[in-house]
Amino acid sequence: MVTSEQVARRAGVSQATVSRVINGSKYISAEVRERVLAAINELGYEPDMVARNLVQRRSRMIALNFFAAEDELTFAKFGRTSKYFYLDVLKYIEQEAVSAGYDLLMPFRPRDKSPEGYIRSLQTRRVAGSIMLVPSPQDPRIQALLRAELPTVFIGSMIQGSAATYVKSDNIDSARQITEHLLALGHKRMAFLAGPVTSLSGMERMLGCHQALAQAGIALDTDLVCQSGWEMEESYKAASQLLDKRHDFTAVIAASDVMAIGALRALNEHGLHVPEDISLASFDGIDFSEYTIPPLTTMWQDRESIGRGAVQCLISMVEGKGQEPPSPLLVPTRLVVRKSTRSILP
Amino acid sequence: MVTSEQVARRAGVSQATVSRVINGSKYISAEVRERVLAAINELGYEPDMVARNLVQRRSRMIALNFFAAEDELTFAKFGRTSKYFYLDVLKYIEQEAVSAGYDLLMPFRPRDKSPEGYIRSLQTRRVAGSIMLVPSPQDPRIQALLRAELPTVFIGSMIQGSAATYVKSDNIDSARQITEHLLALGHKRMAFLAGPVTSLSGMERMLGCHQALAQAGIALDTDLVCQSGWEMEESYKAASQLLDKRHDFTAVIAASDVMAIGALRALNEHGLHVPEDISLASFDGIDFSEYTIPPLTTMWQDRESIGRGAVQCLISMVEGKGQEPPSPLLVPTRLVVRKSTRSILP
DNA sequence: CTGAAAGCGCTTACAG
DNA sequence: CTGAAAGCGCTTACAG
Repeated sequence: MVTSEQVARRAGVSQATVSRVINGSKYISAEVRERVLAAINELGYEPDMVARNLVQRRSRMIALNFFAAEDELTFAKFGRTSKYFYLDVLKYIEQEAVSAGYDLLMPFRPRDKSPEGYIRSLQTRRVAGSIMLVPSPQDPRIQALLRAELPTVFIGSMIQGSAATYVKSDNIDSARQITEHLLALGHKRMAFLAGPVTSLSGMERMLGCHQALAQAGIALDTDLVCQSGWEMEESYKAASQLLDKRHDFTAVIAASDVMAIGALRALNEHGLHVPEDISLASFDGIDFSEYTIPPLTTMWQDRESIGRGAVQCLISMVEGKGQEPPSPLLVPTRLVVRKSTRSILP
Repeated sequence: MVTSEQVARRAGVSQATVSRVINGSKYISAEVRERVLAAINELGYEPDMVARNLVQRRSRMIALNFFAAEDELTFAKFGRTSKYFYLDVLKYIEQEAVSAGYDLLMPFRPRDKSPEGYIRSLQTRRVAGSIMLVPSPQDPRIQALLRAELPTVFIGSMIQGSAATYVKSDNIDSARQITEHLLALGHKRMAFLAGPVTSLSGMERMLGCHQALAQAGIALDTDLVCQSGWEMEESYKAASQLLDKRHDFTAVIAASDVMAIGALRALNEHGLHVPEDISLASFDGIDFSEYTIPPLTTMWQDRESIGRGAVQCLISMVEGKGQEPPSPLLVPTRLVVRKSTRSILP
């Protein structure tokens, strides 16, 4: 590999000057810059990132993590149907990171399993900052991260610190909108396939539904609220159990599209047609939601704003050192009406 | 951050000795090792990866790439329905990499856009090797990669080199199996939703079907072979067009589950029921294939063997330097019979 | 505006 | 078995 020393020799300047040209220092005469640039091109020089990171004490890598339970890896999570939504977010994270000149690093198993060990493993890799996808708030690594003041953006979690902020969808408003949509279609008795109680977005969505119903003067029948995990299979089971007992409701709101797909199967097996017998609505707007039979009415989440926003927040913390972290980003959602909900007004 | 010098001072030894203990050299007395280990624990020392990479001239990072068209990023691809299958592969890649002590690096935009620039960007990051997911064979970066002899494993592509090998499913056998399954159920007139002609796995699957039919003495009706892209929407359109013209067949084989989901929607819109009117089978075995209505009969691909195999091949090249690259891995698939195919025998 | 020198935190021959 | 020294390829004060 070509080194800066070789470039320097060829251009007849010092290594320091090559470095200045590469890093766009303005204290360089046009003539010298020209010569150095020519040498760089002729030799096909590319600065060694590792050496640069060592001396600059910081790399241009952003660590990406997606943990809840310990020891879980990042991609292991994406394989799950319940995390399918985050792929799109990741896509925009990547785009934004790359165009800002940052790489993405997927973690690694630290030799030391303690929260501090995790932080150190990030530090020894000199990551510029990290983006955490829907961490559970009680994860001990979060506190360690905040304490170490490693710049971090949390997605889907409301955690802040002196070098940390968060980005998430406005779930409460989102749930209000979908409930109002159903109310407008004449639905009064609704069942809920809610996410786990430990989940922030699950609870926010439930809350939003609650608020919209309350405003319409309708009380929520707690018997019609089923707690379920985020996986397709879990919601399938939860919906099946509910349907075994009763189906005296005209609509179901599922906490995610994936959960709705599970519910759809359960409804089908109980001989119930959507939307003729029961309306079904959900959240996220993943690709598959358009290809179910019938296509799902859903609250679309703005992955692009979430993903790009997270990277922008992070970079502003990394590069604008010493300042306050940017304020949290609350991203609006959008109602997409398809075939799974219908009016039951006379 | 704690440095090896501090550890050395505390343990009353030289930096070199600390390094030897960390790297498990055997020329160390038990007594000294003990003292150094104690100092490491007391100080919470973790060696600086960047400094280590600089002197060792190689990092423990594996670059992951998933490119076809230029300028496409890795996650941008995963967001597509057609790539959903690879998430599971990635999950095992990650597991295997992490347990071998390697990190995963997602690329980056090289400043120099030429194929050589791409390689240099890998080299300046000191990546140990790279894993390429289904690259299109004509991508110029592939040749550059082979020329540079950067250890590489190609997944889903048959590319070999002095430091490169590949891992893929046995698609031809897979297609033979699914066709024989349909033949055994009495189906003789089958339609095919084939992948793009430019796709290796698409063509292999078509070929396998061809072979199985030929063996049964059945000629393939070229009018019943529809070329389509891998996306759900593309196969939906292709299937719709076919169905507009005719439906004098009893079964459809789609080149992937995602394509089958698109076809299912088209069949549904044409008032055709699966499997009563038409049987439907496909490839991959993604999670969603179990939740369509009806659940799909599919050729399940062994993501674990593919993912872990790829990493093992790569690491054996990286660490066992100078030897021949490991021979390619052809991974068998498995028929999973569900509700979308049925017997039409009298 | 430019160069000589020090230094980032390790590992690795080279001696002993 | 252990240490002193050199060096990995850059960047960054410090002079000039």
